[in-house]
Amino acid sequence: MSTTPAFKRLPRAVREQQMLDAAVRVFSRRGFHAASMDEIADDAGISKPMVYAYLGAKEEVFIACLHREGTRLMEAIAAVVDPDLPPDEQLWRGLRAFFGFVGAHRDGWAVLYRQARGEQPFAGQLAQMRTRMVEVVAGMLGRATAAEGREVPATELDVMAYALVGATESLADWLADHPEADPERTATRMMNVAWLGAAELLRGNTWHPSG
Amino acid sequence: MSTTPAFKRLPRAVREQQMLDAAVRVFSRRGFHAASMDEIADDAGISKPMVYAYLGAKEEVFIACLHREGTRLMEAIAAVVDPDLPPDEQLWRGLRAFFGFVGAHRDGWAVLYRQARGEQPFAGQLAQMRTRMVEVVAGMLGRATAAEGREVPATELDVMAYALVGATESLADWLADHPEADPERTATRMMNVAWLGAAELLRGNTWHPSG
Amino acid sequence: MSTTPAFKRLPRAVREQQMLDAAVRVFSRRGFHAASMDEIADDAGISKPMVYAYLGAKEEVFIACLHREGTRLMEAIAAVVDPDLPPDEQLWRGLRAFFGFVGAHRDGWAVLYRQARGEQPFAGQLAQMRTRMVEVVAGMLGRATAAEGREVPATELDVMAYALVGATESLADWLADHPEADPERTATRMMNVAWLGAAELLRGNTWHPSG
Amino acid sequence: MSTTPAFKRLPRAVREQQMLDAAVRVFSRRGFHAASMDEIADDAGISKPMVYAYLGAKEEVFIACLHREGTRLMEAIAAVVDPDLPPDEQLWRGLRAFFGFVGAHRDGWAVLYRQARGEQPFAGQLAQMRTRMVEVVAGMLGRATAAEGREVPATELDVMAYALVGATESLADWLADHPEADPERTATRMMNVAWLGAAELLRGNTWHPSG
DNA sequence: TATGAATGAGCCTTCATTCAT
DNA sequence: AATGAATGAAGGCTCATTCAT
Repeated sequence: MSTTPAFKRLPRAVREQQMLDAAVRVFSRRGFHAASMDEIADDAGISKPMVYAYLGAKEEVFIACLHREGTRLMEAIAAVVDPDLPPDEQLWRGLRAFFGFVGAHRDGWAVLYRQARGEQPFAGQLAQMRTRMVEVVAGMLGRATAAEGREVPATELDVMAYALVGATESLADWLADHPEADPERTATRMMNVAWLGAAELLRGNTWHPSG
Repeated sequence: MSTTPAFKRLPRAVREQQMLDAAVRVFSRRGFHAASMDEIADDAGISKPMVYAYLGAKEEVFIACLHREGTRLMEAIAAVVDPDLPPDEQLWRGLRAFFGFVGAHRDGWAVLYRQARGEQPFAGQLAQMRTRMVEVVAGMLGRATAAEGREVPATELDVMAYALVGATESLADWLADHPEADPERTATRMMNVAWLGAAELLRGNTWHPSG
Repeated sequence: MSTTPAFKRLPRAVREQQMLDAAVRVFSRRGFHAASMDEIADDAGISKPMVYAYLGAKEEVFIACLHREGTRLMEAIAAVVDPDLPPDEQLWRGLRAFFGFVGAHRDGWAVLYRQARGEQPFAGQLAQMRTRMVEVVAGMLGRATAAEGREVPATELDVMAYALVGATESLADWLADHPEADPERTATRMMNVAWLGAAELLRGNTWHPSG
Repeated sequence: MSTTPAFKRLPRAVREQQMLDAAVRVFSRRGFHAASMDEIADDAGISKPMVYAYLGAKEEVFIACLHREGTRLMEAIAAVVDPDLPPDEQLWRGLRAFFGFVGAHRDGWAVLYRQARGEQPFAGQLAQMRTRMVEVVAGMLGRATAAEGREVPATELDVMAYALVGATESLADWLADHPEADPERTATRMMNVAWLGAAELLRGNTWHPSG
């Protein structure tokens, strides 16, 4: 009556996090379809009905994973970006945070994100997350142009942001596939491509952090 | 009576193409997992065993789709890119061909490609196709720097190409999701981002085809 | 209301035996290939996934049947054979137990065994079971010769045992195919062939239980 | 018009034998169920419809194989057994011919026979073949007892013959599984078991060919 | 709260078999 | 005579999901 078998009857919030941890691991390891609810439950050390009770159906579990990891990523970025800084500094800090996060969670967000792209059930969720990122980037670009006294149509900014986000995702994939690669260097490369463009780079110019 | 000949007992080569057409449609419509061999066979107007006889198992069918569509895309690009042109002209032509193709085959390439990214069994195929593209882009960038008398490490060129390909794929996705969007304009936007970079764009400068 | 309790949600051990019972019936009725997992599940009164959950794939189910029935047979024999008895008595008791078992389980062991002989996937299992029987018989023969002060190479004993086991199996088949036949008489016949040989039998001599 | 492409338009009888050769090979290699009509046709170097035209459905093909190989075996035995010889000599010659044949056609009769035992569709065919063998053996035993002025009920002779045939089949299996074993020695062992019985053998007596 | 037991539904895959040429 | 093309039918297996305890 006092040996307290470890990890029993934990509060709901804790259990949910444990399940999500397990789900992220399994989805990353197997992919959405190959992952089974059985394996997730096993990995979490509880029974399947508990997963359903706490997180719902499989798609919902995946969305919850995506949401949690995406939020963490956004928070990591938001923590370092200051709207008052010059745009290149903002971009640089954002990219560094982004690649740092992806590099530190190689089994997390980037892999889930990659899964989600292919599956229609997640199109909505995905679009929403991407929109959040695009908005951040587009907002930054918008403020930068406004500061120069110019104005660019929102659509143009969006498309541009879209391309930047795409390039970044692509390098995140690359980073996830190259365990030996350095997140910081990857961020620098991305920054060069994004900020200077191919023309400048080919001319031999590169971008450097001002600090 | 004369234009549309008999429907049955066609030679293998013809049936194979019909099957691939159907498979591309169904995979695009449903996604790889939700697609069923039954639906593919139905859509092709033949019975399931024929699909297995000619194209093999489901994964092989998908790979065959990927291969055919990927080859068509590469050919469309190769047909317009001339290594003797200036690099920006090469890039521009390539992008225009790329987005033109994706716009014209909205149900084909973009969706297949998007599917393939998430599924581990296709990682190899995908990597191979992407490598082909990256090599093309990196090769072009390499010739351009060489023409300027400079030299850039191959790795740097690869990563840069990777980012460009990623941005392009991202916009291709965007294009596939926006039926009203114009491929040509999308190509222009991508060209601006890629060639000039954010800094120039924010300064109000844009790139224009020389012709 | 009391003898036959609820029919659903039985503990695993019980359900497993029910499934094995059904599987033995179905395999005997149809043969390994013609038997379907559906029919086994139906016959057991549960759904197919339960069969997979508890017993595994079709081959595994068959092996489990073989194992259970084979073990029961060996136990039936072991229960009546006493190594201290004279060899003919041992052989006689063993044969009687054997044919008694086969006669009482006409849908069981003999049929499974017959199935197993033809199918390559079961060669291993089969060989193992036959080895157990051959060892028992060869061991008995070995002790008998040793008791007479003689010694016979192990290989010779094995081949002899092999022939005896083969003859016995053959008569077991015959018994399984002749529902009207008497197991006890069959055992006697086998005993005569095995112990006396054709020469003695043709001379009109027969073997009789000493008791 | 004169290069006569090898092996075309052969007379039916020849083609049939080629098909049966192929069928025996494939059935032996794969077993009845795992063998496919495709593989048989391929192995015979002709198209599948020809197999159906000449030999009929799969079961019929197997039966034809069984029949041809069984007949060859019976002929090999009949060629050396002379009803006027003493019974042990007859048995010995028969066994020697039997094991010689099985040893020389390790992929032929014994394997087919083993397949056939498990499958119900062949029960009739099988019974018929076994009956032919049992009749031969029982007939021999009958003549032998008659020569001694004794009479044994037909059923008894049949069962005895059944046991002998079973033992022989069992050793044929053993021989088919032991490529290094010598058919002649196997025949001798079988002869000892069958003719002398265990009692004599354990006493150290053995049977030897009279010649 | 927590779980072992149970299932409906569906998909991939494979053949034996037959037409139409 | 000979074959490439085509299919009906069926079976193994898996999994997300839910009761009943």
